[in-house]
Amino acid sequence: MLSFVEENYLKAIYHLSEAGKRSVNTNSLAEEMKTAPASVSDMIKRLSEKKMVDYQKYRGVNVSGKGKIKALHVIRQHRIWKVFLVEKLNFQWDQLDEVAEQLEHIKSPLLIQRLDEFLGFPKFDPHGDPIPDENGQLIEKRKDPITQLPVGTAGIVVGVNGSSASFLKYLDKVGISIGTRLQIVDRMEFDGSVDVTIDGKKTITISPTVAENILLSEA
Amino acid sequence: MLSFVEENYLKAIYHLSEAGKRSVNTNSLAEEMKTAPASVSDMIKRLSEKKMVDYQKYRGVNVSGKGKIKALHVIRQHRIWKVFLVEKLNFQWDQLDEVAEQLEHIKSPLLIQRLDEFLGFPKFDPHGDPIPDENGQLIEKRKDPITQLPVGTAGIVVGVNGSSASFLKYLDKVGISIGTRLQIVDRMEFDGSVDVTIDGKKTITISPTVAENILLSEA
DNA sequence: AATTTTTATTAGACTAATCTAAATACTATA
DNA sequence: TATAGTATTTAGATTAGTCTAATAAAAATT
Ligand SMILES: [Mn+2]
Ligand SMILES: [Mn+2]
Ligand SMILES: [Mn+2]
Ligand SMILES: [Mn+2]
Repeated sequence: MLSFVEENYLKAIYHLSEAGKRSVNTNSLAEEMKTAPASVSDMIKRLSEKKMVDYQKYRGVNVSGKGKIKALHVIRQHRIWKVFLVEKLNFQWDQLDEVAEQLEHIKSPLLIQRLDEFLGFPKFDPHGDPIPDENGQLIEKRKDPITQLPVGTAGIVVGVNGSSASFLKYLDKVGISIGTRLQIVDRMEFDGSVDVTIDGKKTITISPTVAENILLSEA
Repeated sequence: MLSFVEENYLKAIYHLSEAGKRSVNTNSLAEEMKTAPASVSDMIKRLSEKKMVDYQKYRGVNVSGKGKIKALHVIRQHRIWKVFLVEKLNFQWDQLDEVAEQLEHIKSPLLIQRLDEFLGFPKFDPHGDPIPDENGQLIEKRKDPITQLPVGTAGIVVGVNGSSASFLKYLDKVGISIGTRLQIVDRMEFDGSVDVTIDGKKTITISPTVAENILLSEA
């Protein structure tokens, strides 16, 4: 059984390696975990002994087969808890992570199974990220920033880049959240501002920066 | 901030001291915590330095003012989570504690406040134990085993003694759970068996042992 | 190709939480 | 009230996870 700390490292390695595609160097992991590089070296050695990561000194680290499954398991729990916090307890987006970081480590297969059921087997979390199934399978869905879609396109908001409190507050104010349907009705040539219709009702103009950070998925 | 382990010790001291009424000796605490007495001595010293317990060597330990509030805070979270597990996720009574022991340590005042609200501000947990409020205030309610109540009495099931799986299964089968209304309609002199009416509907006979372990509170 | 800079690992120390074994204090009983 | 027995504390070790400082390897620059 892995400790909370080991689970957090494994998750960080998984994310930094972009789902296992490339290996992760010690310093970036140290930055991510907010620890000293020396601590990372120690921990990698331990995870390596437990066959959770593939590691060669000075060559970087990556999740092993076992480690990837474990990481996806933690990610699954993290995202399911987020759905719960938003859907049932009305949490704001910026209050989610602190709590989900703790809840993701609760050890009880029954708990997460029942919670998943209680929430109606959600496929995406409130940030639009896909929830792995019990076996670690991910349904990947195309997510494009509004800036990269042509005028006329309609889609569902499935995520946002970044999570600054002020940005999220702005989205709340104009009535955009995960699940909102947006249609791109115009794009201004001179600065890239975009007119979008929200849920078929009102139309607003968003700045290019905002457009760049809202992710749509084919409706 | 206290660690999980410190919180568990504090809760155990609170319980074993019967809410702070008498001091607790090292061995009983060691038994409760399933650790060596030496480990208990170490931990007590630490909690004492943090002013969470009152302690004099060889004289036993008890919760301090601060410690009692902290213990009640953890107990509050434990019991609120139990309500959630039973009411929302349909957990069985015997599956509760393992998970609630973990969930009670999640650090987020907002989480427990919202959860409490989501559950409709419950006053008792599924075992019939009262839930302390945010300030650690407890509403104590008389709980009497059926054996000690006269024929004619009606009341709500607010708890059970013990929690053997087979006993709980029996209660499920006959349709008795927390919140069920029972009326005592007869008591057999020769063996103490009791006839009770369940929720005003059917009447069944329960053995003296069962009667002894079901706790009623004035309706 | 040699040198400098960056990155990563080891050395050694610290705290929390645990253990076993040894020492000490309290309690009960003769 | 001395002694035996029990309860409790201390001594000393261990493991997880962390740190700083020192060393070593790899990469980048001259
Ligand atoms: Mn976490
Ligand atoms: Mn010690
Ligand atoms: Mn606990
Ligand atoms: Mn080391």
